[in-house]
Amino acid sequence: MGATLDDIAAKVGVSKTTVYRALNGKDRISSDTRDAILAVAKELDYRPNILASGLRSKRSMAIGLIFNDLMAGHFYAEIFHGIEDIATQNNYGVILGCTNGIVEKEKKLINLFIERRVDGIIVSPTHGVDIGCYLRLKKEKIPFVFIDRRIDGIDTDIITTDDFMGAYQATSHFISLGHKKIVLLNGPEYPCSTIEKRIEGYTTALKNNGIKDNKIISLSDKTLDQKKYGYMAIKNYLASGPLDFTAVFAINDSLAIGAYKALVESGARIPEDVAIIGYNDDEMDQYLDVPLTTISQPKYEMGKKSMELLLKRMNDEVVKAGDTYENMVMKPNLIIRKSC
Amino acid sequence: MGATLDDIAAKVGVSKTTVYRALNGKDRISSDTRDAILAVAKELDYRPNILASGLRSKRSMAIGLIFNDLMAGHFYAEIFHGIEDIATQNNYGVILGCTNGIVEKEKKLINLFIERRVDGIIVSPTHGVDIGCYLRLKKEKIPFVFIDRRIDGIDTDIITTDDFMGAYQATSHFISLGHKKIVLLNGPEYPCSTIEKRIEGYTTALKNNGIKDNKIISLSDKTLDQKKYGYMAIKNYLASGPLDFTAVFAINDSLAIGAYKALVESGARIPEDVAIIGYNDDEMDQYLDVPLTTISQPKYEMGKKSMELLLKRMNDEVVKAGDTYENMVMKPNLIIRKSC
DNA sequence: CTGTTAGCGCGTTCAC
DNA sequence: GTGAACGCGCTAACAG
Repeated sequence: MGATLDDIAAKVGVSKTTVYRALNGKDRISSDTRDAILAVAKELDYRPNILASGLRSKRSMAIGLIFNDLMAGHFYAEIFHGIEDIATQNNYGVILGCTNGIVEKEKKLINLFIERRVDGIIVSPTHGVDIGCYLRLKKEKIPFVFIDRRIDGIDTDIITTDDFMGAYQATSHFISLGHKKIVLLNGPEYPCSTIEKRIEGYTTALKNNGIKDNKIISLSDKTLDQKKYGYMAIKNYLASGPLDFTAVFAINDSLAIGAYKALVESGARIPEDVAIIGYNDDEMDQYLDVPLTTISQPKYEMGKKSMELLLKRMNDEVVKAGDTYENMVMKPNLIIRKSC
Repeated sequence: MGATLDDIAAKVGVSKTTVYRALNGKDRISSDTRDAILAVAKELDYRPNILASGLRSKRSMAIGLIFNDLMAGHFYAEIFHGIEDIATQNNYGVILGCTNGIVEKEKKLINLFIERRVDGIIVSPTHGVDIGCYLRLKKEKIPFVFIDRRIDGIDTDIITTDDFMGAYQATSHFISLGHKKIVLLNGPEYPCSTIEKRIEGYTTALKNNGIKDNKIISLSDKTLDQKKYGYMAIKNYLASGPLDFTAVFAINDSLAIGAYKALVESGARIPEDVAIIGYNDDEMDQYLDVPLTTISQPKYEMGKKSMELLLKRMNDEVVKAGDTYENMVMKPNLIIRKSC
């Protein structure tokens, strides 16, 4: 175990408090004793024990982070980097857990975080989770921010992107190119607040342009990964009927990539026979043979902002009665490439 | 703040010790008082304070995890899931930090982990890092395991895959198909133990088959992401001379994907004019127009094993003098697809 | 400028 | 069966 304040105090021949003051840059201390203390601290490789300090000061200097998973494109990975950079700069540790969409796991993680007395939590919540978890956090006065996704019935800071607008842009772009048979390809994670908004954006854009045909393609098997899900969904669809659409709006790039493969295998040319737009602007998109048109969001920025916001809350800028939570909605961006 | 043992004790009218015993399943307690205590604990939503318990018991129930980054394919993401699943099952928290190959960041993270009194560390170390960090961990008796990468001069548990063999297999496969002009495409992260072994496997396979031509393509600009690096490296190479190779062995899939794009743009057909093999078996590989032949490793398993090993070490199966550390080398696997 | 004292919440020892 | 008392290492209030 590392050296303690007491060890240093004994060696220098002063009290623990004096050592504490020297090490934490407090004033009311002579530079002589301070220098002596710092020298000994260095000699002993002293590192403060954050557990002990946290116990006393009620700040664990750690936050909890909950994602669905890290495997569908690099969406969460990039958000993570935004969060971690800011956290590390501020000497916070980031405890990361992934739910894979399993609500019990989300609950377990929240409970672990409470036991760990994290100072705050950033979470992309799962639909259907017991909102008791989040009420509990409120009771404990542990601030938390929802990122990318949200759930109903919980009032807190939220950072999302405008999914309605993104989907609206994508669909409108199809329409402006003359498409009339546009299907939406949904993924295994539905229901989910983000996806709902995208579906809304899609249907609204169609309606506003007087297009009545709308269709959502999906699959009942929720166990597949996104790419395989997209692939199988299209495969199944084409197996049970003719190709009766000219455009696919996939609610994420992984699905789009799976769909692309299925379509190509069926003999369709992209974008001549079927145009495709995805969502998320994965790094990968530009390296496909037919680079993927997609909707991008400021992922790193979202992570950064969420951590900065959480830092504010943890530093006692608590939301008082009557005050209001932040609800940041970042703007998405249509990136036109070759698939559409 | 949550309820404490004292709160429960006061409410039930017993001592703190009794509450402790009831809650931790100790015997020497009547079932009546236990039931009463459990009821009140539930009523107060009691959660043990891990910080306090850790201070006392010297176990923080947290581990530190250090990766390079999460953005090059899903290699580390998948390892992470293996680690996190086991950690969460055992009520350990995983504090994740990424270095982006910056040695100072690695040092900073290690120091944060020490201050946090993590019970153990899993790390994919960066070449050139101050090995003082790791000697320090040894002094503090904090067990750590190297995963995927290793550095010289530090004796500890190590889990890697046989990179020599993987590269040897890939290169031999090229040779068995009649290739004689095989180049190796290196990435921005060199030097690095993993890559060195792959280079060795490559050169050895050539040598053993009597092929003298060997060439490593790389770029001085280390700031590019892997895909762009692979793309630019090939682009540059072709700009300054003719296409004088028939096969590219890329030391990871992201590089291979970048190289593929550059080659296609130059008019080469894959695999007729140039064959490609990558490394890592990213999920993405099978969705490329020319599905990528690659070397796979048991990524999730590596993460799982590393956490299980660390758990053993943390549970006092410490390596005594004369005893020896684990050095697990997992087997890679050649996955043949269309690019070769 | 420096020291004393008293916790934070839990875990352990020892006494009853 | 139960409880009193002390200590983990750090922080803070209060003295001097």
